[in-house]
Amino acid sequence: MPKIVDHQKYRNELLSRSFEFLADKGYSTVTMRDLAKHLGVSTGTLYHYFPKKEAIFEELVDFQADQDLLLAAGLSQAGTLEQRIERLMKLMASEQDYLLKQAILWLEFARQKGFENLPLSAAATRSCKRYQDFLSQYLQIDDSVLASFVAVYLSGLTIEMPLGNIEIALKKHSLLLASLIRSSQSPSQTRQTRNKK
Amino acid sequence: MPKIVDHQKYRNELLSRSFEFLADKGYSTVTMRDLAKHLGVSTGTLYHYFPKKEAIFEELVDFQADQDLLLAAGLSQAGTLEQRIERLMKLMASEQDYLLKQAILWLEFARQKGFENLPLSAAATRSCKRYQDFLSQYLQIDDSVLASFVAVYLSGLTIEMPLGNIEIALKKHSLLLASLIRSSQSPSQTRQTRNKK
Amino acid sequence: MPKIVDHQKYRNELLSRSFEFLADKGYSTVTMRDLAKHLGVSTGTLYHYFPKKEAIFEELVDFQADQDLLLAAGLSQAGTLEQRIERLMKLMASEQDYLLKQAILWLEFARQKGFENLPLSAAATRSCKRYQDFLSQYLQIDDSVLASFVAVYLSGLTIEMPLGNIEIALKKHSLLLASLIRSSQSPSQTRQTRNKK
Amino acid sequence: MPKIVDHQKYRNELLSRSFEFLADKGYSTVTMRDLAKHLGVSTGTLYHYFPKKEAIFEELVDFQADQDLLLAAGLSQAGTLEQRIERLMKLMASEQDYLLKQAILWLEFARQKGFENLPLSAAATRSCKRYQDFLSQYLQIDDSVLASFVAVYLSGLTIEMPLGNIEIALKKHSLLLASLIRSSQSPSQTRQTRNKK
DNA sequence: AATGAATGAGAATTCATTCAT
DNA sequence: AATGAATGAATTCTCATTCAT
Repeated sequence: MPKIVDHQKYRNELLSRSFEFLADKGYSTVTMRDLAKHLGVSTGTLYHYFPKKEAIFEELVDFQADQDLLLAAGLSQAGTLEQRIERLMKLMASEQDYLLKQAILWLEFARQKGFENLPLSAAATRSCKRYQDFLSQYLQIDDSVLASFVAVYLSGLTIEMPLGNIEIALKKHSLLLASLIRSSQSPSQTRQTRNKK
Repeated sequence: MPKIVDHQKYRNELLSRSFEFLADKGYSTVTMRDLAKHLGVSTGTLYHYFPKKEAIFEELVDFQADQDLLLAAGLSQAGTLEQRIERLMKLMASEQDYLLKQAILWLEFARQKGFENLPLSAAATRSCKRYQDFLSQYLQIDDSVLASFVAVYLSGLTIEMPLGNIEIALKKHSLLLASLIRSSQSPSQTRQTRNKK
Repeated sequence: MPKIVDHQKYRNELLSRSFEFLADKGYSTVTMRDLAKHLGVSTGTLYHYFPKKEAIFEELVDFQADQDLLLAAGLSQAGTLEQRIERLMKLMASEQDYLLKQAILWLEFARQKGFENLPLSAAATRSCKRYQDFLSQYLQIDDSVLASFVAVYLSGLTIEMPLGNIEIALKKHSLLLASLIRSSQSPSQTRQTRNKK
Repeated sequence: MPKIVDHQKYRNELLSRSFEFLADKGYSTVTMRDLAKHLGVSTGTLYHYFPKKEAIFEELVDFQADQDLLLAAGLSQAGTLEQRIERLMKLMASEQDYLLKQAILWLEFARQKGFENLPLSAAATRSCKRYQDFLSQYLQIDDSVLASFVAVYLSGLTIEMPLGNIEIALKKHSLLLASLIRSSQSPSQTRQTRNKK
């Protein structure tokens, strides 16, 4: 293995490759030996880059928020509100396993940290903010209450889709959500939006 | 009467007392020694009733569904839709820590079983059904799509309330949800429903 | 291995058998695995009785003080002061390896605890007191300064004898020490002591 | 001039700067990484100059003897025997932490080498000799038994002062020691010695 | 000569589970 | 049925040492 290494770069690479593995198997299930083997390095090397198992975990939480937004950023802005909502939901559906694992990783982290110390990290809070900002902008919601409602619904979707205990008709749900947003926007603004189209 | 009855009885008692403890601390965090101490028995005795740690876990998942519905059953049916929704949300808010822990226990279980084998158990599926039935009846929703939408939203609420990353105005959310339900019930049907009472 | 065990008794037995081993090899050199193997138990069992390696160490320090006094208690009170001193020194000479190891164990402990937190334990302080009391009584010294002087000298002897860098003529040293004690006792008292014989 | 000179020079500088650090923290406590960081070099460089951790240790033991004598050499020869003894003890008291750490370093070394192979090194033996010579000269003791007695006492002082388990009245101890020396020098010899000067 | 990334054996400690009593 | 002592593999983390650059 080469000695000329950009420490940060390699660190990020390890992180990125850890993410998939940890999200897949679960933080507490994966041992540092497992992870090292998966990454193709020795445990010593792993610890050279991350002083504690927890350190990987913490950085992962930040890392995954970026991943999410990258995914979301790929969504086309075109079409009606209904179409954009459906597009978003379909993306979530196609990534449902990934998203659930991510959510669980998040919850495992929260548990480990102790729920008393919420919020977990500045980065986590920031990520959530960014996520909500994306939503508001993508769905053109300026009412914060409405935005938070949608966020809560999507959060539920992340959990319930893969577990499969609730039968979810994505298209119909997206129509419901759209109608809620439409009717809740202040009339004047709604009119403007409509006029634009 | 044979001793088997006592055996089952004691087993159930241990189970019931394990539930709170495990939900509180987390399945993987609690050691069998911890649990035994909490129950006031020896590890040997614990193993006498439950051959494996996993066995306790599995039975617990079924057990907790019952607990949930017991909680919900205590809600008064009186008042407007808005009031009933708010009442439900307030109950969830007051139990938010408990509910999150329960959700995590559930997810820990799902992870351990492997997400491929979903649904986890007949009992779990049945519980979810019962939960949705309760919702439909309590909120007088006859449209299954609407019911599932509400269920997804409440699922999200369970997660997001205690984590605190989204600022949730319970009252306003309940109004939003109520208006959605109101406007989605087909006018004729809504009228009929109202007239019937 | 039997299950009817007096926990404290067995604990003490393990402790006593650990002492020799640890004093011999050195606290930091001996691993818990080594120690467990030496004691003929599993590491799990060792930890069943002692929650941390440090716990063994701490109790050992107390344990060894008792051992010392047991040794000293065997000394005959007969004879002149010179004879008693020589007898004491000879005992120390015959046990010199043991005493050095013990001293090192002590110092290792002090180092580990950090020298800032001296004295290390109530038990340690008590042991030193008992040791000095024994000296005062055995050599009939009532002056505390004189007693502490003798104690310091003997402490040096413990270190220097086995290291062998200083050539020590035990008999001559004991005469020196005796003459010092004799001439330092207050005249009246000295006379009494002499008259008694 | 060949590079070998620079190599040796740098090596000695590293050694001298290691001394304080190791004596302070303890040989076994300090890792090579710690030491390298303290010295401001990489571990690779450290290993370039010292093939093994033990190598540093061995050379250090010799190094510290020189340090000690340097300290002692600074003492004024003026005054009575009592004054000189007290001066020496006060110096030891002011350096007690340093001296204890040094002693422990020594003992750690002895332990590691195995007590069977005593004396540890020619250099160590030589240092002790020099130390005793200094004592004899400084306190004007020509009797070797008396000198070794004083050496043993001071050795004990090194240990017991910082541990603080024995209450040591330095001034009174120095008077005791002086009176012992005075009375042990044969009268005629003592007179002669005085006259000579 | 100098660097610091890489190694992997080994340390302390934990814990589900077994089993003699 | 009940106990809790005993087990040992597995876990996280450390550290002297090597080696490619």
